[in-house]
Amino acid sequence: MNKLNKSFYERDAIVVAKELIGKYLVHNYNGRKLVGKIVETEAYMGAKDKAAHSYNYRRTKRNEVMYGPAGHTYIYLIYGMYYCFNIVTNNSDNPQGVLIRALEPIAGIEEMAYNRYKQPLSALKKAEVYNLTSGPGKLTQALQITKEHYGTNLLSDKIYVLNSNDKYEIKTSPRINIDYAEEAIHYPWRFYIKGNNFVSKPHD
DNA sequence: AAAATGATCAAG
DNA sequence: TTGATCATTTTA
Repeated sequence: MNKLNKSFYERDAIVVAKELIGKYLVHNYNGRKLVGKIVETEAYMGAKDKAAHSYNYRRTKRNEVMYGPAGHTYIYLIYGMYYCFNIVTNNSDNPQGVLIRALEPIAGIEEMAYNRYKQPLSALKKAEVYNLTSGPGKLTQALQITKEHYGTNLLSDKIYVLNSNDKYEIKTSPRINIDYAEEAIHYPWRFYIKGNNFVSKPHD
């Protein structure tokens, strides 16, 4: 399978978020490939979206990368503890992003078990296996994605997304934990694979 | 239900 | 300079 190219990312975050479902996120880490299937995303639509960090063209050191070319990472620390991994979409005039909310572990699972639990995969309970990558803060910990990867080009060999033509039944819901976003609270811009065990919150 | 935990941001 | 916030997770 090939990497998604730049034009894939140069579209509205809603379209990219939906189409990223079922694709494969790869982190080349210490010579190993940590790979997860993207099973849950959220679109942040930029200037007109009160939930977005770039609402009203708000531009700070943190979100600066959203004002650059599409297909780069936007990573930030949340709640002082966890990193959120986003992909910049559209173009400089439309600072949008897609939050990757959950993955299904595909390769490097042994490494993920260590990164999350400091234990071998065989020592994990079933619930702990489902807990490896089933949330935005969990997946960055499992794949060892941190602030040092801020602004990484997804056309590089460090972090990228592989295409897939597999089809899934995609469900839609409001986005998670954006209570501050007023009318945008209810916009149906969260996408996930129906019935997948690694989705952060199956319901809604 | 509530703690953990600290960079970031806008106000002053 | 400071105080509130926060696209979360874990534990209880």
